[in-house]
Amino acid sequence: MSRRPTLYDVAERAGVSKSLASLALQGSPKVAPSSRDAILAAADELGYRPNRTASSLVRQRTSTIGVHILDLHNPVFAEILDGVQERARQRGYSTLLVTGNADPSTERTEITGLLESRVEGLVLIAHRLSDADLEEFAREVPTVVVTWRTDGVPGLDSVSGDDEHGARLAVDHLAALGHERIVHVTGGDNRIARERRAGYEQGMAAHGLEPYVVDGSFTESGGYAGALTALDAGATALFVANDLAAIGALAALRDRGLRVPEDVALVGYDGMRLLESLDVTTVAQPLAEMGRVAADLLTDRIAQPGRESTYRRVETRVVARGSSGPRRGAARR
Amino acid sequence: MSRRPTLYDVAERAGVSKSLASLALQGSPKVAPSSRDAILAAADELGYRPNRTASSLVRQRTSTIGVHILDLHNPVFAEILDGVQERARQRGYSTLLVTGNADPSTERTEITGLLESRVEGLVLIAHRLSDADLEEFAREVPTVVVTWRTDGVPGLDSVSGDDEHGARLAVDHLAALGHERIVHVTGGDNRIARERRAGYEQGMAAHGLEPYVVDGSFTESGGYAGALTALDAGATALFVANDLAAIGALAALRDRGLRVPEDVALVGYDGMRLLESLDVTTVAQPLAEMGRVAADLLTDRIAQPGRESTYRRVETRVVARGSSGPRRGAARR
DNA sequence: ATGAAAGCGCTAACAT
DNA sequence: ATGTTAGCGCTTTCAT
Repeated sequence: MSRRPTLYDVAERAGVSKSLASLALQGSPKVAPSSRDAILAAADELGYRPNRTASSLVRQRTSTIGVHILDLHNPVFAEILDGVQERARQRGYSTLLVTGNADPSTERTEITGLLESRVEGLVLIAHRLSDADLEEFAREVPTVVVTWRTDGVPGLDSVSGDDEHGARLAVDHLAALGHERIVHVTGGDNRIARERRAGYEQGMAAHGLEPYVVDGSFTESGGYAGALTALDAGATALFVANDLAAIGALAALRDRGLRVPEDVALVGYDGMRLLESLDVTTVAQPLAEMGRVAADLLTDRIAQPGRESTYRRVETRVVARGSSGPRRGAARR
Repeated sequence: MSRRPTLYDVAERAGVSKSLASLALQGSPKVAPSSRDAILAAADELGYRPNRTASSLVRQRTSTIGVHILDLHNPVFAEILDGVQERARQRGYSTLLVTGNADPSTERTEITGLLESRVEGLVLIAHRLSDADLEEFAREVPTVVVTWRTDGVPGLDSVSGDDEHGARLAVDHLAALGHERIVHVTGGDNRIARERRAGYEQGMAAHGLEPYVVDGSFTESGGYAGALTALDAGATALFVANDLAAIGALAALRDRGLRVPEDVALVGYDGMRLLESLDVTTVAQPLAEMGRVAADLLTDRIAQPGRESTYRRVETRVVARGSSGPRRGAARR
């Protein structure tokens, strides 16, 4: 089996020069129709496939943006990615997708690979990078962080909802239903989890309620374990730090033989589609929209690298479903 | 802002030739320690980042495999991907990940892009490509299809479970519990869905039961709608074509006020982790293992392109959980 | 409308 | 141990 045909092979077969073949394949109007046809036919017959590496090298651009996803197993990130890809494609960029599986060192390696591939920009759909690493990357290439605010770093934009506010909304919602013993299952020790926790605490204080926080994580098992602890503490309502963990909490409630919402109410956070089927209330963010905004910010910054660092906030709201209801024994209207 | 430093800049700063700098950065032992240090220091000071496009071009290889995922929203595929990436990394390949969002034409475009980027192999974690397209791709580059069998196409390997057999196991399981009115909610009109349906029909026949099939799809909404129809037909047990649809079916059961498994039993297919939390019985496939096998097959074929087309089958088994139990009114042991 | 020539950033013989 | 040289496949002036 012979090696792949190159542009030269196409040109030769069509009886023209490399340069003309290149022009023709790019659809240039200054190629005579007869040559154009000959070139296209030759390319087709040879099964010619342009070599992007060669083209990128000489063009000095790749028309590609790199996307890092924290965790492919969380459907939330897939929903954000939809928005990124849709908009990137519209703007003429293809995307290179990597994941670090929530491990900082793998993340670093993967993103470094993206940079070596000369992506023109970076979208980080959550990450665990150190500030130093993040700033280093942002210095090299336009970067936007999705899911939290990163103000003031040159070359870096961000999009997110207001997690503190969202958590307060969750508390408001449960308090309005008459719940007092609202326990928060945290998402562990990371930036977003801390903000959601802070919002929870503010919300409880605003309602004159005693906050009660138990450790969890952004995974099903974290939600499961946290929920058990919360139940032992006498919770009538659970506010779980994210939707995945809320699914774990649901399992804990089931295993304890508790009904939702009659015995215990449950609220998650993120707004992933799956929770609709499970009829679980959640603090929803416009996920695909966040992705679109991220891609817009990025392509704008690529076009205008000096632009000052911007942050875009998206709206967050409670989507009330069957899992949240009045506390047991409360008067029904 | 100046342009990115090149190897030439590094060499100049270290006072050596490009070639030596190249050797040093590749960790060659034939570089004097003193020059090595100077070169590494220069690279570091300049923030040098090797240009993969240039390197791939001259090396005539990219050490990259392309991975196509049918649908990022189905966690099943993410679990397969884990296995692919783990093994690919071990074997010295990085991965380029794309998705066509289950749209054949987007798929074609994305995979074409992969080929233009000169990936050395292709893993298709499910796809909707025509046979012609698939064979065209496989002719150009070693390819392995995950989730179904594609025998006899040169250059093409495959890994899957036995979907017919798996579906029979599901029927066996439900029949053993005493169910007779076992209704199958299909996964639509595609290869896998057809095999699972065929297995269901064989299983029902083997137990002397009347098969009853309703249309669905591989999505939550398909499962929801299909389940409603099935319930109208008097189902006491639902065998749903995949796990995502089974979650939809769960919602239908809840909306109808039916208890699981007391009123209706439910079995899904795929073995995604989430179903453990939901306590739903499923026909499980070893997903990460499938990914590992795929990566192994691919790297083997890259090393040995002439090897004949092979198919690897993985074990499929029923993971019984709370959603499947004796039919209503049946004697309890 | 077409071709010749230069060169993108890098690697790999081949010299020395 | 180090440098010189020749490309990899392509795009893009610049001539003609």
